[in-house]
Amino acid sequence: MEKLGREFYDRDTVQVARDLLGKVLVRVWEDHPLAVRITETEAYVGPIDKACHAYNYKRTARTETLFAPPGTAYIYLIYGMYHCLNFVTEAEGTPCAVLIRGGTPLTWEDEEAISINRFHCTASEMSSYQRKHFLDGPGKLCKGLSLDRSMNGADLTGHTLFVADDGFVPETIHTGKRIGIDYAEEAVDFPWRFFYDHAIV
DNA sequence: CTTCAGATGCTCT
DNA sequence: GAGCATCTGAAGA
Repeated sequence: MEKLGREFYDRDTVQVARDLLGKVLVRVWEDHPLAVRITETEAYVGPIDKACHAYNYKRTARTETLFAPPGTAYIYLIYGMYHCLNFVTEAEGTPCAVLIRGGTPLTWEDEEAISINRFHCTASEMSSYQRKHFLDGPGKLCKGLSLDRSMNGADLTGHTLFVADDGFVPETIHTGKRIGIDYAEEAVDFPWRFFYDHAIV
């Protein structure tokens, strides 16, 4: 598996969002790698996108991370109890990012470790509902990988949180409107959500 | 399968 | 003080 370098993120955000589908997200946690294949993403393009926290280059304490170099992790708290993982894209100072909305464990060992993080039970003890909806949301993904704001600003070219390419290519990529951004006026219709059908592990 | 309420705390005005 | 790039469990169809 080849780790993606900064040049991967230093590109058009919508293109990066598409290209991230099928890639392997690795989070090293307690000296142990957890790996999931990315199945769903959304693009947020600050300069023109009212759904983006840094719309029109809005700079606040929270959005500061979005102005970091491409290949930086942007992680924030939402609804008081969940976290969302993003990857900063495009040139430094251009506040854009890709939200990682879903994934699926790469191996059985990954599923075991993630199910403990999420449900405090082993994979075989999960309900069928839990299994079917294992990592199909940004908050679930962060909980499963034990990611929170302490990892905000992490460098994706480092060794604790990164994305790798193992050659897997999704068959059919679907496109749609982004989720949960009803406040974003004309941007609610931008087709910047990407996902593909994947087998339930 | 579907809807629905409630949780919970940070961020920005 | 209002709102939020969400999730869960319970209840109904």
